[in-house]
Amino acid sequence: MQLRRNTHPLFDSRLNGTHARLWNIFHTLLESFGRRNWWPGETSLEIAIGAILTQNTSWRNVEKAIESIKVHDALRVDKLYAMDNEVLAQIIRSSGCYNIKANRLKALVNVIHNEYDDNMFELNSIDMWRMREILLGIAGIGKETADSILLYALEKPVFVVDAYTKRFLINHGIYNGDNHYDAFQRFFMENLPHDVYLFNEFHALIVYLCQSYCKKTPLCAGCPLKGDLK
DNA sequence: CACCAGGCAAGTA
DNA sequence: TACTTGCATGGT
Repeated sequence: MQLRRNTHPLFDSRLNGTHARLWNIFHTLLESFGRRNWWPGETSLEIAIGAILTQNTSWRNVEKAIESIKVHDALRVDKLYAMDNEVLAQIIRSSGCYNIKANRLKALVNVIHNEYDDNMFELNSIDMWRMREILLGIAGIGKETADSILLYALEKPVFVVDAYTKRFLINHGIYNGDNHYDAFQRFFMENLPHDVYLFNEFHALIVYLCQSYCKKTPLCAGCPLKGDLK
Protein backbone atom coordinates (compact mmCIF):
# COMPACT_ATOMS: atom_id res chain seq x y z
CA MET A 1 0.00 0.00 0.00
CA GLN A 2 1.06 3.58 -0.48
CA LEU A 3 1.22 6.12 2.30
CA ARG A 4 1.32 9.49 0.61
CA ARG A 5 2.02 12.54 2.70
CA ASN A 6 -1.27 14.01 3.89
CA THR A 7 -3.39 12.56 1.07
CA HIS A 8 -3.63 8.97 2.25
CA PRO A 9 -7.10 7.90 3.42
CA LEU A 10 -5.61 6.77 6.74
CA PHE A 11 -4.31 10.26 7.43
CA ASP A 12 -6.83 12.36 9.32
CA SER A 13 -5.88 16.01 9.69
CA ARG A 14 -8.59 16.44 12.33
CA LEU A 15 -6.63 14.26 14.75
CA ASN A 16 -4.29 15.75 17.31
CA GLY A 17 -0.93 17.35 16.62
CA THR A 18 1.00 14.28 17.68
CA HIS A 19 -0.65 12.29 14.92
CA ALA A 20 0.34 14.80 12.26
CA ARG A 21 3.83 15.17 13.71
CA LEU A 22 4.55 11.43 13.66
CA TRP A 23 3.06 11.18 10.19
CA ASN A 24 5.36 13.93 8.90
CA ILE A 25 8.43 12.47 10.64
CA PHE A 26 7.71 9.11 9.03
CA HIS A 27 7.55 10.65 5.57
CA THR A 28 10.68 12.71 6.10
CA LEU A 29 12.56 9.55 7.05
CA LEU A 30 11.07 7.59 4.16
CA GLU A 31 11.93 10.29 1.63
CA SER A 32 15.45 10.67 3.08
CA PHE A 33 16.39 7.01 3.36
CA GLY A 34 13.97 5.09 1.15
CA ARG A 35 12.36 1.78 1.99
CA ARG A 36 14.39 -0.44 4.31
CA ASN A 37 12.90 -3.75 3.07
CA TRP A 38 12.61 -5.30 6.52
CA TRP A 39 12.72 -7.98 7.78
CA PRO A 40 15.48 -9.84 5.89
CA GLY A 41 14.46 -13.51 5.74
CA GLU A 42 12.61 -15.77 3.35
CA THR A 43 10.19 -17.44 5.76
CA SER A 44 8.33 -16.54 8.93
CA LEU A 45 10.44 -19.12 10.77
CA GLU A 46 13.68 -17.51 9.61
CA ILE A 47 12.43 -14.09 10.70
CA ALA A 48 11.40 -15.39 14.14
CA ILE A 49 14.78 -17.08 14.57
CA GLY A 50 16.51 -13.83 13.64
CA ALA A 51 14.43 -11.95 16.20
CA ILE A 52 15.72 -14.20 18.98
CA LEU A 53 19.32 -14.33 17.76
CA THR A 54 19.61 -10.55 17.47
CA GLN A 55 18.85 -9.97 21.16
CA ASN A 56 21.65 -7.66 22.32
CA THR A 57 23.66 -8.69 19.28
CA SER A 58 24.68 -6.98 16.05
CA TRP A 59 22.80 -8.12 12.97
CA ARG A 60 26.06 -9.01 11.21
CA ASN A 61 26.75 -11.73 13.77
CA VAL A 62 23.18 -12.97 13.42
CA GLU A 63 23.51 -13.28 9.64
CA LYS A 64 26.45 -15.63 10.10
CA ALA A 65 24.49 -17.77 12.53
CA ILE A 66 21.45 -18.01 10.25
CA GLU A 67 23.68 -18.90 7.32
CA SER A 68 25.22 -21.60 9.49
CA ILE A 69 21.78 -23.02 10.23
CA LYS A 70 21.07 -23.07 6.48
CA VAL A 71 24.38 -24.81 5.75
CA HIS A 72 23.31 -27.53 8.19
CA ASP A 73 19.96 -27.73 6.36
CA ALA A 74 18.27 -27.05 9.69
CA LEU A 75 16.07 -24.02 8.95
CA ARG A 76 12.97 -26.17 9.46
CA VAL A 77 10.84 -26.77 12.54
CA ASP A 78 11.18 -30.56 12.38
CA LYS A 79 14.97 -30.44 12.07
CA LEU A 80 15.39 -27.96 14.88
CA TYR A 81 12.95 -29.87 17.08
CA ALA A 82 15.01 -33.04 16.72
CA MET A 83 18.36 -31.34 17.26
CA ASP A 84 20.20 -31.44 20.59
CA ASN A 85 20.51 -28.02 22.25
CA GLU A 86 24.28 -28.41 22.50
CA VAL A 87 24.58 -29.06 18.75
CA LEU A 88 22.38 -26.08 17.91
CA ALA A 89 24.42 -23.89 20.27
CA GLN A 90 27.60 -24.56 18.30
CA ILE A 91 25.84 -23.90 14.98
CA ILE A 92 24.68 -20.45 16.16
CA ARG A 93 27.92 -19.69 18.00
CA SER A 94 28.63 -16.45 16.10
CA SER A 95 25.50 -14.78 17.47
CA GLY A 96 26.86 -14.79 21.04
CA CYS A 97 25.09 -15.99 24.21
CA TYR A 98 24.73 -19.19 22.21
CA ASN A 99 23.78 -21.57 25.01
CA ILE A 100 20.94 -19.31 26.13
CA LYS A 101 19.81 -18.62 22.55
CA ALA A 102 19.85 -22.30 21.60
CA ASN A 103 17.47 -22.97 24.48
CA ARG A 104 15.28 -20.05 23.42
CA LEU A 105 15.08 -21.24 19.82
CA LYS A 106 14.18 -24.71 21.04
CA ALA A 107 11.49 -23.31 23.33
CA LEU A 108 9.86 -21.57 20.35
CA VAL A 109 10.23 -24.56 18.06
CA ASN A 110 8.76 -26.90 20.69
CA VAL A 111 5.56 -24.85 20.75
CA ILE A 112 5.32 -24.76 16.94
CA HIS A 113 5.92 -28.50 16.76
CA ASN A 114 3.62 -29.56 19.58
CA GLU A 115 0.70 -27.20 18.98
CA TYR A 116 0.85 -25.81 15.44
CA ASP A 117 1.78 -28.72 13.19
CA ASP A 118 5.32 -27.46 12.49
CA ASN A 119 3.84 -24.48 10.62
CA MET A 120 5.13 -21.12 11.88
CA PHE A 121 2.83 -19.00 9.73
CA GLU A 122 -0.15 -20.91 11.15
CA LEU A 123 0.19 -18.46 14.03
CA ASN A 124 -0.92 -15.68 11.67
CA SER A 125 -4.52 -16.90 11.97
CA ILE A 126 -4.59 -16.22 15.72
CA ASP A 127 -5.80 -12.91 17.19
CA MET A 128 -2.87 -10.50 17.54
CA TRP A 129 -3.06 -9.76 21.27
CA ARG A 130 -3.74 -13.39 22.12
CA MET A 131 -0.78 -14.39 19.96
CA ARG A 132 1.34 -11.85 21.81
CA GLU A 133 0.45 -13.51 25.13
CA ILE A 134 1.36 -16.92 23.71
CA LEU A 135 4.75 -15.63 22.54
CA LEU A 136 5.41 -13.89 25.87
CA GLY A 137 4.72 -17.22 27.57
CA ILE A 138 7.68 -18.80 25.80
CA ALA A 139 10.90 -18.64 27.82
CA GLY A 140 13.31 -16.17 26.25
CA ILE A 141 10.74 -14.14 24.32
CA GLY A 142 10.14 -10.70 25.83
CA LYS A 143 8.09 -7.80 24.54
CA GLU A 144 10.44 -6.57 21.82
CA THR A 145 11.09 -10.05 20.46
CA ALA A 146 7.38 -10.94 20.60
CA ASP A 147 6.40 -7.76 18.76
CA SER A 148 9.15 -8.24 16.16
CA ILE A 149 7.81 -11.73 15.45
CA LEU A 150 4.22 -10.46 15.32
CA LEU A 151 4.99 -7.59 12.92
CA TYR A 152 7.70 -8.99 10.69
CA ALA A 153 7.03 -12.75 10.70
CA LEU A 154 3.27 -12.87 11.22
CA GLU A 155 2.37 -9.54 9.57
CA LYS A 156 0.33 -8.24 12.49
CA PRO A 157 -0.05 -4.44 13.00
CA VAL A 158 1.85 -3.98 16.28
CA PHE A 159 4.53 -1.31 16.84
CA VAL A 160 7.98 -2.59 17.82
CA VAL A 161 9.83 -0.58 20.49
CA ASP A 162 13.56 -0.94 21.05
CA ALA A 163 16.45 1.04 22.52
CA TYR A 164 16.71 3.03 19.27
CA THR A 165 13.04 3.97 19.42
CA LYS A 166 13.37 5.34 22.95
CA ARG A 167 16.59 7.22 22.11
CA PHE A 168 14.98 8.69 18.99
CA LEU A 169 11.87 9.95 20.76
CA ILE A 170 13.70 11.32 23.80
CA ASN A 171 16.66 12.87 21.95
CA HIS A 172 14.31 14.74 19.65
CA GLY A 173 11.94 15.83 22.41
CA ILE A 174 8.96 14.08 20.85
CA TYR A 175 7.93 12.07 23.92
CA ASN A 176 8.19 12.73 27.64
CA GLY A 177 5.92 10.04 29.14
CA ASP A 178 6.73 6.95 31.20
CA ASN A 179 9.92 5.09 30.40
CA HIS A 180 8.18 1.74 29.94
CA TYR A 181 7.89 -0.46 26.88
CA ASP A 182 4.10 -0.45 26.77
CA ALA A 183 3.91 3.33 27.16
CA PHE A 184 6.22 3.90 24.18
CA GLN A 185 4.23 1.40 22.16
CA ARG A 186 0.92 3.09 23.02
CA PHE A 187 2.37 6.46 21.99
CA PHE A 188 2.75 5.18 18.43
CA MET A 189 -0.37 3.02 18.29
CA GLU A 190 -2.68 5.70 19.68
CA ASN A 191 -1.39 8.28 17.20
CA LEU A 192 -1.02 6.31 13.96
CA PRO A 193 -3.30 4.11 11.85
CA HIS A 194 -2.77 0.43 12.63
CA ASP A 195 -1.16 -0.62 9.38
CA VAL A 196 1.39 -3.41 8.91
CA TYR A 197 3.38 -1.62 6.22
CA LEU A 198 3.48 1.67 8.13
CA PHE A 199 4.67 0.01 11.37
CA ASN A 200 7.16 -2.17 9.47
CA GLU A 201 8.75 0.75 7.65
CA PHE A 202 8.64 3.23 10.52
CA HIS A 203 10.48 0.97 12.96
CA ALA A 204 13.10 0.06 10.35
CA LEU A 205 13.61 3.74 9.48
CA ILE A 206 14.10 4.65 13.16
CA VAL A 207 16.77 1.96 13.46
CA TYR A 208 18.50 3.25 10.32
CA LEU A 209 18.32 6.85 11.57
CA CYS A 210 19.88 5.97 14.93
CA GLN A 211 22.58 3.80 13.41
CA SER A 212 23.44 6.60 10.97
CA TYR A 213 22.97 9.87 12.88
CA CYS A 214 21.18 9.69 16.23
CA LYS A 215 23.83 8.04 18.39
CA LYS A 216 24.75 10.10 21.46
CA THR A 217 23.99 13.75 20.92
CA PRO A 218 20.40 15.01 20.65
CA LEU A 219 20.73 16.36 17.13
CA CYS A 220 23.58 14.93 15.11
CA ALA A 221 25.04 16.54 12.02
CA GLY A 222 23.16 15.43 8.95
CA CYS A 223 19.97 14.43 10.78
CA PRO A 224 17.14 14.87 8.24
CA LEU A 225 14.53 15.63 10.91
CA LYS A 226 15.62 19.15 11.83
CA GLY A 227 12.93 20.73 9.70
CA ASP A 228 10.19 18.71 11.38
CA LEU A 229 11.22 19.38 14.96
CA LYS A 230 10.42 22.27 17.26
C1' DC B 1 42.43 -1.61 25.43
C1' DA B 2 37.28 -0.59 26.25
C1' DC B 3 32.76 -0.45 24.52
C1' DC B 4 28.69 -1.72 21.99
C1' DA B 5 25.21 -4.52 19.34
C1' DG B 6 17.76 -4.52 16.36
C1' DG B 7 17.21 -8.30 25.07
C1' DC B 8 15.86 -11.40 28.54
C1' DA B 9 15.57 -13.53 33.03
C1' DA B 10 16.96 -13.95 37.60
C1' DG B 11 18.53 -11.75 41.59
C1' DT B 12 18.79 -7.82 44.93
C1' DA B 13 17.11 -3.85 47.74
C1' DT C 1 8.84 -1.28 41.69
C1' DA C 2 13.51 -0.16 39.99
C1' DC C 3 18.15 -1.28 39.35
C1' DT C 4 22.06 -4.80 38.55
C1' DT C 5 24.21 -8.84 36.52
C1' DG C 6 25.31 -12.91 33.38
C1' DC C 7 25.19 -14.36 28.94
C1' DA C 8 29.40 -14.19 24.85
C1' DT C 9 30.80 -13.35 19.89
C1' DG C 10 32.76 -10.04 16.71
C1' DG C 11 33.40 -5.27 15.01
C1' DT C 12 35.14 -0.46 15.87
